[in-house]
Amino acid sequence: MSSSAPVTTGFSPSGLNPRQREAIHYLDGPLLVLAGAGSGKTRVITEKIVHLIETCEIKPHQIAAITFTNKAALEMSERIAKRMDKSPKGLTIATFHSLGLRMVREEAKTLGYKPGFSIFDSADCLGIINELSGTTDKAKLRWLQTTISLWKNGLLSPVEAAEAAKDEEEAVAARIYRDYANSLHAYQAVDFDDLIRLPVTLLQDSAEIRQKWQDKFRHILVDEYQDTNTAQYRLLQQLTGVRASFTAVGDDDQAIYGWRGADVENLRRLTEDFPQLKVIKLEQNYRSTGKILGAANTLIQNNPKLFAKSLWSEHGPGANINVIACAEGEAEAETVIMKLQGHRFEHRAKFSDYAILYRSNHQARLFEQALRQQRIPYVLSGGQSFFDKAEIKDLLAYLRLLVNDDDDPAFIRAATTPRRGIGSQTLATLGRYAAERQISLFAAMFEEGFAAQVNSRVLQPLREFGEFINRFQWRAQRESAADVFPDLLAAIDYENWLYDQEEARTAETRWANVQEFHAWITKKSDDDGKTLAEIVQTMALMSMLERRDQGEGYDAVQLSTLHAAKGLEFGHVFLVGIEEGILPHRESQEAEKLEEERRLMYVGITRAQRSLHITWCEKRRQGKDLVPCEPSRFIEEMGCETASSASKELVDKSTSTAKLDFLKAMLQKTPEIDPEAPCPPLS
DNA sequence: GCAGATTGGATTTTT
DNA sequence: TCCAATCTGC
Repeated sequence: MSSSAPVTTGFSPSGLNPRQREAIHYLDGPLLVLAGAGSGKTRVITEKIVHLIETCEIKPHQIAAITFTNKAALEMSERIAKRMDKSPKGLTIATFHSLGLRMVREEAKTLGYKPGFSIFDSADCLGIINELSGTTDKAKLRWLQTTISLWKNGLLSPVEAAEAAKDEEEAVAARIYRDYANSLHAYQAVDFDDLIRLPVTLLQDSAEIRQKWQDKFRHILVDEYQDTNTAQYRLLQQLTGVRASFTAVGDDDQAIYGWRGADVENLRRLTEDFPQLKVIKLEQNYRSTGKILGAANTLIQNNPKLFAKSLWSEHGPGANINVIACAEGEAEAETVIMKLQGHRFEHRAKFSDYAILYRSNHQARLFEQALRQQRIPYVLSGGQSFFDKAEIKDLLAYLRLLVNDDDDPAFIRAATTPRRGIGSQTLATLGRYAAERQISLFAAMFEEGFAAQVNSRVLQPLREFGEFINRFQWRAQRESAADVFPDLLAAIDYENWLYDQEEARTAETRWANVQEFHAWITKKSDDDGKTLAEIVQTMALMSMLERRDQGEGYDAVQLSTLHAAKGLEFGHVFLVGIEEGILPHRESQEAEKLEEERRLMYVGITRAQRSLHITWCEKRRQGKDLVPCEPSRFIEEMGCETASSASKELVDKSTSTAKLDFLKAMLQKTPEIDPEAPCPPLS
C-alpha cells in the first residue's frame, strides 16, 4: 500500500496527476474513483481529506473515511497525521465494523442492548450454532455459519431466509438462523455481521436516528469499495442520505472477496442509485514496469467489463516476465529460491524486495522448507492473530463476564479456566435450569431453585466463582481497567496455572503474551481513558495488537497468499503453483468464480514493481505417485508462453540443488551478504 | 478395541 | 501449518 510515487514528467508541482487532482477537488456530488492497481488511491483519499479540512473548511468531525481493515485505517491515519503535522481532532477513520460498533453503542438502548453488550467472535458463534444444530460434522457447521453470515450480510431476516430457502437443507439452516439470532440477543451479544446489520435497520426504521447520523457526516470516503457487501452498501447509502456527498474508491478488477459476501454489483448499483454519479478513472500506474502492466492488462481483458480500464506507466518496459516450468513441487521451491538468490545477488537487492505469492496457504510449506534449508530469512503473512491465542481468550472471557454477565460463552470459559471444580456435568445441569427459566447461567447459579437440584459439593465452587465475579464487577464499575486487571490476574493465579499446564517454554511465551495484553489494557485505560466495556468491545474487532514493528526493519522474503498480498507491493514477485486446479482453483470453474480467480491472478501480477517470475509444475506429488499438471490458462491469457525459452529444459531437483550449492558458495565469498543471516523464529 | 503416532490433504480471511 | 483419517502396537 505504500506506493512511494516516483516523480515523473507531466506532474503538477504537488506531484499529483490531473485525474488525481480532479478526484480530490470534486465535491459536487457522489463520486466513484476507479483506481487501478498502483495508481495512488490511498494518496487520493488522504489528500482529499486534507483538502476538505484545509480548503473547504469542513470540520474534521464531519468527515468519515471507511476502510475494511484496521491496518488500512491505521495507515491512513498515519499518512494524514504526517501530511498535516498532527492528527485532526474528531476525524473518523474507521473500519466498517468499528463505525458500526460506535453506532450500536450509541443506540444500544433502542436496539435492546445494555451498554456492556458482548461481541462474539466466530468461535463463540460457531459454538452456538453447534448447540442449536446438534451437528458435530465440522464441514456442516462451517457451512451453516457461512450461510447464516451471508444471509445477514445480504440483510435477510430469518423469516426472509426461510421464504427464500430453495431446499430442505436451507430451510433447516434458516430455522437455526432464527434460533441463533434469539440466542445472541439473550446473551446480550452481537456478532460481527450485526455490527453492520443493526445500524442499517436502525437507520431504516427511525427517521430521527437517520437524521442524526446523516447530519453528522458531510462527506464520507470509502476505500476498497469493490469489497463492500450489501449491508455495507446500504449503510453507506443511508449515512450519506439525499446529500449523497461521498467518494467511493475501488477497483472492480481487484474484487477477490465475492466468496465472503462482497458484491462487485455494488459498483453498478452506484450508477443506478445515483444517476448524478461522477466517475473518474485513475489509470496511470506508478508501480510496475511496462511488460508487467501489459500482461496484467491483457489478462484482465478476458473478464467482461463494466468500466474498461487500461493501465499505463511512464516506466520503461522493464524486464521480461519469466515463466518457468518445473518438474515437481520440491524442484519448484528450489528453483524459485535459486532464482531469487541469483537475482538478489545480481541486483544487489534485499530479501525484503522479494515476495513469493501463492493461491492457498499449504503451498507455503515447500517454500518455507527450502528457505530454511538455505538459511534465508522469511516472514509468513497471516498466522494466528494475537486475540485468538488461548491465553488471551481466557482472560478476555473474564473481562467480558465482568461487563456483561449474560454472556454465557464467556461464563463457561471463565468458570472452567483455570479449573476450579466446575465440571461439564455441573454446567450441563446449570444450563438446563437456566434454559428452563430463560435466564443466564450466571443468574441461574444464584437461584434457590437451582441450589435445590444439586448437592453442596457441586454448588459450592459455583457460588464461590459467582461471588468472585460479583466482587470484581463491583470493582470494575468503580475503578479503571488498568487497576482491576492485574488484581484479577493475581486472583485467578493465571501465571502459575499456565506453567502447570504447559511446558516451560510455551508457558513463558504465553505469559509474555498476557503481559503484553496487560500493557495494552493499561494504555487504553490510562492514556485513552477508555472504560472496560469499551476496551473489551474494541478488542473483539482487532486481530493484531497495533504494533508496527513486526517484520519492519527485518530483511526477509515475504511469503503470502494472493489474497493477503492485496494492497502490498514488492520489487520482485514470484507467483508460484500457477496451475489448473490451483489457480484457477478446481472448485472455482463456473464463469463468475473463474472471473474472480482471474482477478486474483491480476492482483498477483500487479504486486510486482520490477520483475515477475511465474512458476508451475509438470507433475505434483499426490500420495505416493506423481500426477501430471497443466499450466494455468491464465499464463497464456496474459500473453506468455507456458515455459520461457531460457528454461525449456525442465529444472529437475538434482541440477537445481547443484546450482544452489554453487550459488551459496559464491555468496559466501561475498562479504556484504551474510549467508548465516538469522532464521525466522521456529514457531 | 483403543490411544497415540503417522500420514496425507488442503481455497481464499477480516471483522 | 493444521486437522482429520488411517495405521500400529498393546
